[in-house]
Amino acid sequence: MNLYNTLTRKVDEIKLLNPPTVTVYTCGPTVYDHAHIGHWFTYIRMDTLIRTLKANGLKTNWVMNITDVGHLTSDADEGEDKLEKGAKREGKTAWEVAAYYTDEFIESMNELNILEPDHIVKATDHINDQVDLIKVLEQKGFTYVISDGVYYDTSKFPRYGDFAKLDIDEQQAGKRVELNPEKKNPTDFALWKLSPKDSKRDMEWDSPWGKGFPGWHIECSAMSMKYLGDTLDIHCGGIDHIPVHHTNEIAQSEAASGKPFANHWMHSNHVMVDNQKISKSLDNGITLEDVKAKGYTPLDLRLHVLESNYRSQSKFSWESLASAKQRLLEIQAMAVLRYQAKPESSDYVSFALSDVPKEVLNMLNNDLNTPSVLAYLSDVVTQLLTVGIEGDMVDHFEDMLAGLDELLGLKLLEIKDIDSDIRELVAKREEARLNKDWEEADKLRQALLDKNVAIEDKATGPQWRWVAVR
RNA sequence: GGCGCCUUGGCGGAGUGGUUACGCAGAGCUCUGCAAAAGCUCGUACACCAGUUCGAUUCUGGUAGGCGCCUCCA
Repeated sequence: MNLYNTLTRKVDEIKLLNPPTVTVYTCGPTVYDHAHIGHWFTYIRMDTLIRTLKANGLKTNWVMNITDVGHLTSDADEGEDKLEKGAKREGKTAWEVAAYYTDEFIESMNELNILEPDHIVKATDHINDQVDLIKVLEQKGFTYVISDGVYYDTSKFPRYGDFAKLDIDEQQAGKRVELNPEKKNPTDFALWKLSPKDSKRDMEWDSPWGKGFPGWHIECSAMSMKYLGDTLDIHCGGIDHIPVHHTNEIAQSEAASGKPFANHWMHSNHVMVDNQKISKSLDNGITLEDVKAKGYTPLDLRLHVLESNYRSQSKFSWESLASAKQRLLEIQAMAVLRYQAKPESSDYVSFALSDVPKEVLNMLNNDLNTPSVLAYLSDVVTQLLTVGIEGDMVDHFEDMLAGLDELLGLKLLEIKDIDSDIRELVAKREEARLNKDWEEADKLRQALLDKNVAIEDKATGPQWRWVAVR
């Protein structure tokens, strides 16, 4: 498959180190607050990547980290630890905060039908791995110690900043944030932060350098290399990670191993709300709970994400979410045709059912072109809703739905049939209609609508669909 | 100040050197007992100014506007 590679700045064919296995690492959440739709855009896109890789016959080994320690409120390694800050805010320990938001995150992943990563790894479970990696860097001369911790000396890594095309000398580091005067270079970052002498942290560990906690960047390098080896196939993350987090990961990992850290880098662009980025400081984060409270399902949001390309700066609005919901309802109306097979169809569709998932896969293989997938699907849906499904087509039709579900995660095959009561109402209405008892027929149609079922009278008989699918 | 990206019809959003993507919303029509979240049709979109070209929304240069990163952040 072809995928844009931040490393080369062009669409590359993905080359694997050990086919048919593909190793993927995704920078996961920092679990100190609710995830917002920006996170979900990113993780749904990662999920689409994984689904596409699997559909290509590859065996995925997917690692996602949970940052539950060490992520400071400033990437310049100043400020508070987010977990400790969250703990103060909520009157809990940092451990409790982390556990709460980790559980919530995983529950939301399930609701959004994001596949479960092969390994979900917590930073706090891998302190030793991180300490070991820092030791290696220390032995190789990439570190120095100052009063508040162990730092990586970026001047020792000549390629530092190449990945993000950073012109270090031109950066105005420190313009907006006070720099630690002990740091040798503005871009140097903490590998191990020492606990303050006058206070005890909820989370702290012993280390050769003293009691403290790991820097934010070291966890991804340590866990990635532990589970996936020195070099991995695809590293994913939000686009904001390019200049700092991923730049630092590369510096640490490649300095330690002497090998390329990742062959392919995929970055999800941001989603804008009211033409602005979602951020803590603007307090404009819409959560999955907010989405559900407005009457939308997690799958509505999922479809909305598929409507845009992961590389473009996308926009979120309630209006476009409503649009996505309508679009999904049409697709879902097609899916329940499998319960409504007819003796014969009035016409033919212009495609083979078995080709539909293949066609979708082709589009996904082209740099995850999900908008084109939906355009194509729209044609498929329209034709099938017009023509209907014949009895001997049901197996092929269900295979098609299964193929689409694997790729798009829309749970089309999980949509329930109407129960016997509703089926009876449908039959009664049709009977009344045939008897030209229009009043009764319309009454029954309304009764069905109250049960979220809409009826369309086709030449071949009534066809139902759900008007709200949970 | 430095670096990078973007600008498509009311909204979202693909794509292409010459031929209507697609969806939502809107308008008209059709089927229908009436309907339909059904079907069909429509709006004659590609920021602006130059250049290259037989021909540019698509390439090049510039202008304007927006956004992102260099704080937090997916």
